[in-house]
Amino acid sequence: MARYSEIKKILKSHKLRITDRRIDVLEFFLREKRTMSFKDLEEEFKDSDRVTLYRTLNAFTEHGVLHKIPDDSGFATYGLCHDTCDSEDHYHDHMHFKCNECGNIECLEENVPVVEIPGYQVKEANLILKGTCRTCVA
Amino acid sequence: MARYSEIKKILKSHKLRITDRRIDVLEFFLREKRTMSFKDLEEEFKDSDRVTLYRTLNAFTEHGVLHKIPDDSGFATYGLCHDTCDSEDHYHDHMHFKCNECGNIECLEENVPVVEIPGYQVKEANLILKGTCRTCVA
DNA sequence: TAGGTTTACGCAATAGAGTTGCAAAAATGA
DNA sequence: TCATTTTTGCAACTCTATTGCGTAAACCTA
Repeated sequence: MARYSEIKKILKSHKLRITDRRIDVLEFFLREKRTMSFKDLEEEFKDSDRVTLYRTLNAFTEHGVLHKIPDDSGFATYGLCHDTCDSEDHYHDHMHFKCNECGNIECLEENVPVVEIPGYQVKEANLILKGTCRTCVA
Repeated sequence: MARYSEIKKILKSHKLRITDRRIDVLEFFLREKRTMSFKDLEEEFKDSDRVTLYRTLNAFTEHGVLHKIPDDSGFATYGLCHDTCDSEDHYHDHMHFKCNECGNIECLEENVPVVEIPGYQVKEANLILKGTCRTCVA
């Protein structure tokens, strides 16, 4: 598991209190290195309370540890933010790929191409691609 | 209102039965020329049944009349599809702008820049921009 | 490191979006 | 017009997520 001191540092730098639950959840994200639906987390933390899990995810999202990935399925999915996010500056230009076969959502490394619209202030950009992922194509 | 014959033609070409509800809803979208949340529609069609409204929107979405705009708020928003969409071929590369001030979602005319990922089949692309819209900036 | 303050946790209850089943009504096609 | 298929409207329900509140844990300061 990612070193306890490291996880603690991440929580502190995002102005979050250090609790057992938060350590567990953050460690899980760091270890799995993939996006996670609420279901995934509920399954991993069976013994934990659902409400606490929701509150943990909300706190992480508000403080720039995780980002919520918009999805028309109505199931929230979460991914780790870039290192540059913190509780004040929480800018996203993530690109995500959702596989229609397996349902997994991946964070892609590339940034979203910059789009300028006259008269508008663009603060955040989310590109969601859908189709069939590498694993399911094969 | 958009001519009855025109609305009828649109429904027919998308293989949808012509009913009073569908005519009303489609006419509303054509007249307003903007995206609409379920709430907007519920308000416009107060006397109508919620379930029917949901089913109408689902039918329109499945047959390529409307597209559902993913949004992390958990509130579905719908917009008219391009003319090229039909019940078989329902490809989207819409670009949307959501204003953090007024909450409105606009469909932008430009298409999403094409993104290729080696090993993946990309079938749909949704770019969601967030910030402050022209009206709220002023 | 003790004591006071703030924040998180866990439980129960609640809110709200969206769906399902079913019988009656309407649309379609011959 | 008649038979078939689809839609509508009502009630009940499912499921995700939130709120209230008392207790427990974390934090801060002296």
